[in-house]
Amino acid sequence: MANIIKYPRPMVTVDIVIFSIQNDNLKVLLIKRNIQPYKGSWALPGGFVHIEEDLDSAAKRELEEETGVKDIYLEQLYTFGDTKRDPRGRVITVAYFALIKSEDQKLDPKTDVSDADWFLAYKPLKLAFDHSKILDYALKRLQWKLEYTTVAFQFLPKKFTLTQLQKIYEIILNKTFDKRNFRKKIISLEVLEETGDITKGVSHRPAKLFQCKTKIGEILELI
Amino acid sequence: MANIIKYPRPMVTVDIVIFSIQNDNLKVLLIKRNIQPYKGSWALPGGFVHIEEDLDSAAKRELEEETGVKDIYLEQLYTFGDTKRDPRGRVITVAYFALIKSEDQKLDPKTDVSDADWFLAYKPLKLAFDHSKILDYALKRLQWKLEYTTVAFQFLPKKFTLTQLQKIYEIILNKTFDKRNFRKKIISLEVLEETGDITKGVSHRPAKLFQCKTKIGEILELI
DNA sequence: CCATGATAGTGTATTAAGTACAGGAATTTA
DNA sequence: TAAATTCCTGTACTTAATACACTATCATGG
Repeated sequence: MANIIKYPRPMVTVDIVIFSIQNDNLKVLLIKRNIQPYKGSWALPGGFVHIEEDLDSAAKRELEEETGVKDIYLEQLYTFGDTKRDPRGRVITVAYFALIKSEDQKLDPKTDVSDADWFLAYKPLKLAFDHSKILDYALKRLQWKLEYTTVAFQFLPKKFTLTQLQKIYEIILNKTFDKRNFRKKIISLEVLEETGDITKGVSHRPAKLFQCKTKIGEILELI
Repeated sequence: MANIIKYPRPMVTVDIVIFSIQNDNLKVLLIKRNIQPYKGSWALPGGFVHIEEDLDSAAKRELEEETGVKDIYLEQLYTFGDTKRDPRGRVITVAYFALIKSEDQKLDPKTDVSDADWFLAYKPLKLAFDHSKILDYALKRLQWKLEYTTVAFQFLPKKFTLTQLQKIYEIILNKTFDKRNFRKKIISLEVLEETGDITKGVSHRPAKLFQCKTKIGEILELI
């Protein structure tokens, strides 16, 4: 390990794949670039890591800048560092993925880019840089997380019904589940508890509202 | 996204957690630092990412420089980027982990550092920088991989016995398995095939030699 | 050449988990 | 009070996981 100063340094960014469920669809937040390169293209929100800023902090900051939301589920996804991924030069990006609750949807991104919008995550899109690849990777990770962890709660408000939860699974994994088996499975995980509350103002039998037993995070971070 | 040139740039390194099984122990390859900081401390092998070099290539290059082995299992682990992780300044490191075959053990690292050696991976060690944290992370990932993928073959030569394979699992997961159930499970995965060969020169009943059916990699990369 | 030592190799019964499947209960509205 | 709507639950069947013990094959040494 020779003198470290002599190496030309790459630029480092964070990009964030922000998922949400809206109108029974999995959506991803994209921004429209108003500068070159890829001016006019849609891209993942993100930006440069400040020199005095931890990576996670950078991701949190960018997320809050782009969407106004904080204190949500955010995890590092993968680092993409091919030499030719950015025409401006060597840019290594640490990708994160974030899940935001349906109730936070309205919070329109207040960002300095020209436009921002939610897109169907499963509809193939031409994105700037290698962002399509990053999105694909995030979708795989999301599906995997859903099958092997309890990350789905992140999409829902504090209190939710089992039918709402099942819907999340069905949307993301793109298949249906038998209601009885789904409930049996979820209950057997012993991560939920009844709140005693029920849904109000529905013109049918009201549903029980559940909530997560434990602080979210511990079960999820392991892999 | 303002003018990119104005940002001070961090340094970017790759560090590699190289595991191997030796004498029925899980070992990790460490190098002894002969420059400041942490002069005299043991650390993970690694080095700076060249400006015209993909991340994966950098990891492969460092691995080959340190151990002489190539064409082995190598995967990105996690990116560690806390501001204070390196006293020399802002250094973001992309950690990889690699599994090398027992038969390649002898290949002593021919590196430009003062010393290199294999250490018991499960024995807590004080390492330079945040390398203990990286090692812990790699151990978790390795254990997880073993349970949910077929990565264990990476530690073994092309042809191997089921007992050898079981031993790998027992060493890494630190528990024993019932021989019959283990074999039943492995066979049911349908990833192995008999070679027709058997072990030679053993003073007991010879064992059948198996090999992986498919090119390694596809099953493993998904998560 | 036969007895010993050492590891290889195999099967069955039990338990737990996953899957398939249908009808009654609670509420609002007309 | 009947209709519409969604909530809620249990049982039989299949598949996977676990617990457990003996015979087979080879090299070696007397």
